[in-house]
Amino acid sequence: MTKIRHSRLTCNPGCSVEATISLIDGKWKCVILFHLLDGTLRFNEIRRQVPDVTQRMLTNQLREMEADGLIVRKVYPQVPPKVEYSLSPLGRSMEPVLLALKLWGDTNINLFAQPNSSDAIALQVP
Amino acid sequence: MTKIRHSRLTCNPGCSVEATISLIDGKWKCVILFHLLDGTLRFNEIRRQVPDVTQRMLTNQLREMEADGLIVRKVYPQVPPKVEYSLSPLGRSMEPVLLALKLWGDTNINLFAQPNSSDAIALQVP
DNA sequence: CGGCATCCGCATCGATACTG
DNA sequence: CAGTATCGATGCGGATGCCG
Repeated sequence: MTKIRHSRLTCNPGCSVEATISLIDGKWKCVILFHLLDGTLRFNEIRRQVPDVTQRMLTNQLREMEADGLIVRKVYPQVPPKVEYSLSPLGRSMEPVLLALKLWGDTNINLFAQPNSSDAIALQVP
Repeated sequence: MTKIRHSRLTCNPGCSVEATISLIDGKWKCVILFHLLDGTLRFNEIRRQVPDVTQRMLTNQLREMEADGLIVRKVYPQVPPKVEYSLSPLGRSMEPVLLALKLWGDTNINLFAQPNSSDAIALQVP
């Protein structure tokens, strides 16, 4: 998604599907959400978990999901700064969706992976 | 996709999630897939079901999903042309994912819809 | 540490016109 | 009917630098 951002929710069936997608599209959101399923993370912790995301994009995605009510951003007024991100109840309610996505990916990813799929299937949990 | 397009499947957990998302992101794909759950559709039938999609975008999204193996494009060599789109077995296997997305949307969409949610919840099936 | 501000290239997408 | 082709504007997203 990349970019619907609550455009117009008055579309036809698939509307709610589209609305849901709009919340988790954006290249990194679902990955971030997935990591947050395991618990609260700090900014740079997320960066380490998602190596290919730039700082700017990570900030953007986090802010959007915060605005969408999916995650909670807690700032500790101290030096050096400390900011923790965690799932809101709404974000936590996305767990079935994320798991459905992961399940599908796990069972079908080998159809796309060209490497000699011996270890390509091994999905490590951090 | 918005744009991952099978970039690199060697990322961390959420990898398969990301890969799955990359197949159905792109503003219209999930909506199209959702409509195709009900059966085969012709090009302009899809256009009518998804009013806001431009011809160009519809073609692009359909071509990408065809390349991803999610849908089947059947051309009837006749005049005027007739092209039918339907779900491949792989696309059909996305049904649980799509339903999970719709279920979440149906139960949470009212949190975002600002209209006096009396009829906003009514989801019509074409 | 966890940002924000700026510059800027480049992909995306809409609009329009044309075709088999 | 179901596209392809081309143009042009929008804005995403990377790189860099600065800040509290």
